[in-house]
Amino acid sequence: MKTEQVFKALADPNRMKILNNLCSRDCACNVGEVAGCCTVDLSVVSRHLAILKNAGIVSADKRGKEVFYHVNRKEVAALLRQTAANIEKSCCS
Amino acid sequence: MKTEQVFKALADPNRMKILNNLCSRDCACNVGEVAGCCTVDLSVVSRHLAILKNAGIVSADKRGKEVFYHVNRKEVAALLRQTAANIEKSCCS
DNA sequence: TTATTATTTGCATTATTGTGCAAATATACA
DNA sequence: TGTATATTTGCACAATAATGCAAATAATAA
Repeated sequence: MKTEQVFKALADPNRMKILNNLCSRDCACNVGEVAGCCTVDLSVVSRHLAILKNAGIVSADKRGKEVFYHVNRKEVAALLRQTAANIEKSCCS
Repeated sequence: MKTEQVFKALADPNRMKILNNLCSRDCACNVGEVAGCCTVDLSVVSRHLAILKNAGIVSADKRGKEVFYHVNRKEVAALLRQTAANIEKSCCS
C-alpha cells in the first residue's frame, strides 16, 4: 500500500463517490450497486474499482458471477494516520 | 480545505517530493531551496507550490523578493485524521 | 447446448494535467 | 535611473487519465 498511489486513487471525484458509497454500507456490494452513486458508465465504475483495488483501498470477492467490493477500512485509516503523524513531525513519505 | 483538493494536490510525485522537502525543515524556505528536491524547472516548482497552497497544504510569506513556504502541519494532519475516522465509521467525505 | 446476467477489457476520443521556455512582474540595490 | 535576483505567468506541447461503446470473458440457469 503506497501512499502516493492511495492519494492518486482518491484524487478523482467519481472514485471518491464510489468510496463514500462503499463506506456507507455495512456489507460488501457488487459493481452494479456501487455504480448507482455516479452517472458514468458501468464499465467506468469497474475501472475505478480496479484502481481503488490496486491501491489497496478496497478488496474484491468473487461470488458466482458477481464481484463484491468492500473498503479496507483499517488499512486505509492507518495509512492516513501514519501520513498525518509524519507530516506533524518531520518527514511525510 | 477540501478533502478532494488535498488528495489531488498530493497525487503527484513532484509535489510529494516538495512536501517532503518542506516537511523536513524547521523553518520556511524559498522557491529556489524547495526546487532542489526535484529535477523539474523552477517555474514548475512554483506552480506546484501554488497548487499545494490552493489546497491549503502550505502557506506562503513574502519577504522582500523571496517567497517563503511552510507546511500547514496541524491542518493537514487534522484533515487526514478526520478522513481516517470517517472511513473507519461509515462515510468518508 | 443456448441464453442470460455480471463484470471486465480493447479501442478511440476527449479532457485534464505536467512540463519547459521565454517573457512578465516584483523587489532590492548600485 | 538601470541592473540583478526571485518568482510567477503565458503559451505550446507532451504525457496521463477519464470516458463511452462494443466486444470479450465468466458464471449460472433453462
